[in-house]
Amino acid sequence: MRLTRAGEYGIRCVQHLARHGKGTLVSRKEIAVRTDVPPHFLAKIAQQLARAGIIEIQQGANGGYRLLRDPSEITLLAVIEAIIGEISLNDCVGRPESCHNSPLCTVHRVWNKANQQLRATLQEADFATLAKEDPCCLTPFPETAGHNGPIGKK
Amino acid sequence: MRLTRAGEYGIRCVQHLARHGKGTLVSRKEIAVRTDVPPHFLAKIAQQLARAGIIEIQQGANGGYRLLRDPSEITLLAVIEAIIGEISLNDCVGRPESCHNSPLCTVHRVWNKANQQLRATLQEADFATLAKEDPCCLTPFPETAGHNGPIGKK
DNA sequence: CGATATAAGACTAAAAACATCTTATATATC
DNA sequence: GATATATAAGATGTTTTTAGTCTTATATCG
Repeated sequence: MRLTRAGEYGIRCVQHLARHGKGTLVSRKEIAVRTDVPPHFLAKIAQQLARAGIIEIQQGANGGYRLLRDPSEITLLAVIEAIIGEISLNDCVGRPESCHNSPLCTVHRVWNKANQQLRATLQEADFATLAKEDPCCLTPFPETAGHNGPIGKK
Repeated sequence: MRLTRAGEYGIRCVQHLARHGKGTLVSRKEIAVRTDVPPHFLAKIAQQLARAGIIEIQQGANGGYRLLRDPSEITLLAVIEAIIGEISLNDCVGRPESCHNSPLCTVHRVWNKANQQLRATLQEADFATLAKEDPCCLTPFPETAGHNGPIGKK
């Protein structure tokens, strides 16, 4: 009952892009290095984010990823569900024979409530707010302070 | 991000015992058959429930399990966490270097909120209430209607 | 065109979940 | 007390999911 690594990586990726703002192209390599995600794994995650309409992928030399929406319009829920699918805490709790197709089952109802709450909480959190309030992730970037990071590299 | 089978089985087990009431001895076999749980798997789950003080195990011939507490005092949360450990939706979301030990991270805070909500919701649900409200799991038992079920068997 | 970057999905490895099996121990009944 | 029966406890095996890598293809810049 935990978020998968892929889900966490997706959040890191969008978080990083959000700091650059909507529309800014950031190389996969930079994101991978800065967020500590295996590059090839990031590629797969990025494809899912792209399919969900959250980012756009630019191929070719000097390619990379860019946010399609403003960080304020991207929620934690959207990012997570783009990657792991719709959150579902329980398949069906209760005896299959009696409850499998019955949303009337009380245990089932508790899970549904919990599930809705969880999704609501994650939907309330957008990346603009997350970045604004966050005291621990606001390290400045190389390009604002000169150019010596892994971006140019050569 | 789903409840494990073991967790679900634990709920079924307690649910079944709850219908018999606190203190009533029910054989593992009956529970396994009636809740559609593999007997050996149930044994393992029962041991965890016993360690958590929810049920008591009686060994030997005509042994079985019995509830130690009144169903009204047993919550979904207690049963689930007895089996899968304390619910933790995220280990730590955010970059490990910057946020791993920082509960200040906003993303982290969202997860903590979601986690608390989830646990609270599951804690509100006790098995007496669950059974009372439940229209789909209230089939009568053999021993109230005579004796022909798998209990005696011979 | 060639260098470089990502696309897409096949493939592998590791971990977790799920389930069973074996040996030991406890208890009721005879 | 011996025997049959039921669970204890954990070793073992299987399957599924997660995590990560690799390869071939494609797109873009210079």
